[in-house]
Amino acid sequence: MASIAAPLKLGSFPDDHHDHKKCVTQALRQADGICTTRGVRLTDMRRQVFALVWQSHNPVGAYEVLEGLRAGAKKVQPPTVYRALEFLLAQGLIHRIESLNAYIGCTVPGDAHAGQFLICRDCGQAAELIDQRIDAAIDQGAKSAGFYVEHPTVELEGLCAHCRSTSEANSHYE
Amino acid sequence: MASIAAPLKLGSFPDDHHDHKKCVTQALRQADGICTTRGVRLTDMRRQVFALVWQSHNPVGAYEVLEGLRAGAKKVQPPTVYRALEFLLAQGLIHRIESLNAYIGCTVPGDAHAGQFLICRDCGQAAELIDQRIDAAIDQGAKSAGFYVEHPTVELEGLCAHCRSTSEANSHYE
DNA sequence: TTTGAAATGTTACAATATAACATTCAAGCT
DNA sequence: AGCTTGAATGTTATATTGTAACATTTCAAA
Repeated sequence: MASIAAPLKLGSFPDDHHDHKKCVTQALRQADGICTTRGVRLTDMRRQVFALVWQSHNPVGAYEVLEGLRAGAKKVQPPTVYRALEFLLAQGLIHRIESLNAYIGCTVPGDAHAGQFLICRDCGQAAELIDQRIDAAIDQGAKSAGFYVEHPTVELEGLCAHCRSTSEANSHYE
Repeated sequence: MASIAAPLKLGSFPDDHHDHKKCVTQALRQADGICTTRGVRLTDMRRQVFALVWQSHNPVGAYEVLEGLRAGAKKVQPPTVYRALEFLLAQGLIHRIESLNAYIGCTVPGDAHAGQFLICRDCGQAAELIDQRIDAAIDQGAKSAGFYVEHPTVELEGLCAHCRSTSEANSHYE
């Protein structure tokens, strides 16, 4: 049988065939590998936070993560969550969505890259994109202003293909 | 005499010749004109908030604006500031910098456009950019994912030309 | 097995933002 | 001028997001 692609392709939103359990499992495995290789510790707490961020393809707030941890019969405080998030960000295992004050799992960990995101205002899901042309255009635009970009933030809010075609979110003419 | 360009060019940071007073005056005049044309009211409060956002070319936080207002012997509360900011945003007279939770005057008001920003991590100033190639690349990238972009956020943190060439911020090899 | 650095726990608080309801203001009408 | 009405602002209270500072625990290297 043709295997179901558990890891989402770049720039795509999960569809009906998406096996999220598998998706998370794979992300965890990758994270483990990366941390081992780098000699950094993916502790139990960090792993839990990572799993909670990966609970869906929607960006997740820090306090949502906190609640998730607390549901597990622990009494965790905000700093614990923020420290774990900070670690995961530093390792490139998750990204922060600035426009939402929220976090989302990286679909291409291990690769140094600036995340670009498509964020659907209807279903709330976000898809990561790595578009060379966008990067190139940004570099060029900045360069001609004599500006040296270190940390680009590209977050594109709108409607995903699915939400465009279905539903009442579509009350606009085009 | 050759007039000093008070309004900053797109993508440029103020230099030694920048006459900020003139810059603000011009912004206020433009804002007045736009609001008049549209039949919306640039009240005194909104004007003050606008001026405070324009006090520099650094993005300004809502609570900084609040302090600015309070310095003027008023006892203003947060909602007042946020409402004024909301109005100015709706009219496209200012932009919000998501990655800083801060606001900055729009250098091209009246024009419907998605702001793109160069944000210097050293001097803290931000310059607006309207780069067609970036827009085009974004549209294309989104389109090939079947995504319809309504509200793009492009915020490029790094070093401006001036801070790159001068100073200790330059403790990296390139 | 010590021991020192890293990780987490804990307390308290800072910074950013909004809900809900009251009051004031300003423009059009009579 | 005096009404009327919707917009704007005032006011109180609280929600949400994030961090500083110090205590304790854990884990791996010596």
